[in-house]
Amino acid sequence: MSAETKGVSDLKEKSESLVGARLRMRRLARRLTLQELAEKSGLSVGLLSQIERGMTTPSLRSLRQISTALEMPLGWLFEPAPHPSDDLIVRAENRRKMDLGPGAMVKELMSPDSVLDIQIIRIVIQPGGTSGDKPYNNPIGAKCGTIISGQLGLEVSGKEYVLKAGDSFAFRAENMHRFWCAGDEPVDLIWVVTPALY
Amino acid sequence: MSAETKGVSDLKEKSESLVGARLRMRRLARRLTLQELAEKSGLSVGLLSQIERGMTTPSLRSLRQISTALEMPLGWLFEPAPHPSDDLIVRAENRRKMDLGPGAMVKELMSPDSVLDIQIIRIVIQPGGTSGDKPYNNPIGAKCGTIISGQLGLEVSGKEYVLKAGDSFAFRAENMHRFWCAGDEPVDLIWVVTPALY
DNA sequence: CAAAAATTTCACTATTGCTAAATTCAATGT
DNA sequence: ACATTGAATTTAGCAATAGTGAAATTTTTG
Repeated sequence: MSAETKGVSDLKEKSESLVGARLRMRRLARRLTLQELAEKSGLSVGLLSQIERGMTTPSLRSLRQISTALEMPLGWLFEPAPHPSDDLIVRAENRRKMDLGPGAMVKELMSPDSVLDIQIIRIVIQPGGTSGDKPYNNPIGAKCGTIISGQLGLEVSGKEYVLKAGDSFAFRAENMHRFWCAGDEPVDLIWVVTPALY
Repeated sequence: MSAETKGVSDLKEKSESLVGARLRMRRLARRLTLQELAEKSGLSVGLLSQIERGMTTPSLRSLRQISTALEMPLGWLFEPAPHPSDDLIVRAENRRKMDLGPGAMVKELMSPDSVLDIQIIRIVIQPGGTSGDKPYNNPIGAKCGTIISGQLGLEVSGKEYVLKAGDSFAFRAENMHRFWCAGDEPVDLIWVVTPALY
């Protein structure tokens, strides 16, 4: 319990200094001085300095003012820290076949396990195959993809589309959606999700 | 100015109540009472109630405690609200050619503008073409892709890989990376980034 | 090197996050 | 219908610190 508490505490501290460091990175990327950011955000120079160096923790109100001034979504501040990449390649013959929900659809996971932010999947749907009769969604994130061959039917928020080879799509995952093979030959597509779902 | 200030103020208030509402949603989804969450998070029942109803704004410290207790990444609280999708399809003939940095590379944007979380790009690199001699990175996010034809050279965090048709990759964008055509014929690939960069 | 610009430090106060207890509300059992 | 229990909300108040503005220090520029 005590060791566990200690671990959590360490984690917190790292996360906090990351927010400040990211804010500074973003500010410097935009070539702003603290004074300029202070003017844009309506906060004081001293506070911004202290926040960036992790000396104080900004309220959400202040944080919003800063991220608005930096033209940056607030969520970017809370992304996981970068770590060295390994096992980032999946060879064609090493793809993992995924559990098949509806029949007439083959899904292969093309992503390594080590990356949690994005995932790439190869899907082949036989004629008549579909993700299901009912649209579904995911709580957060986004999806996109492109058609390699064949025709895909796609429904998003009640609107239906037919896509052919070379067409592409992107939508937020909260929107209700479903998809199916829209031709009389199999459709082969690349389907990408963020964050990783599988 | 006055009307503009007012608009910003309204936006802030909406965002704040969204955080609380999302926390409640998440808590109910996990079938926790306020008391149980209080115990898990080490915060008081009264505070949690007030946060969920937007009566008070939690410090980042408290917010971290709550999100840890709810087993939820902090960033989820700051996602944009879902909105109806429109213009989510890009037809093959409507792709936009992108500004070409290095020579011998063609990039086409396959994503609609309306989705900011993910972006899909078709890249064709002629033999000898490269993203540049120096690895680069992006402050946040992730990238993935797959090879349609040809061979791609990819360097991530100092490690080099050669990928052929059907192979795929994924890595966090903070890692230094560069890529090039690794064969004597053009390489054709799908490149996906989250969040959107272009 | 001097001056200007940028950042950090400092002392202090206004603000409110947060608590514990009281109250209210909702559900259940007799 | 009433009593009890559990869950959520409200209340009063204080300890902590977010945030300020000015001074000091550091860095950059010419």
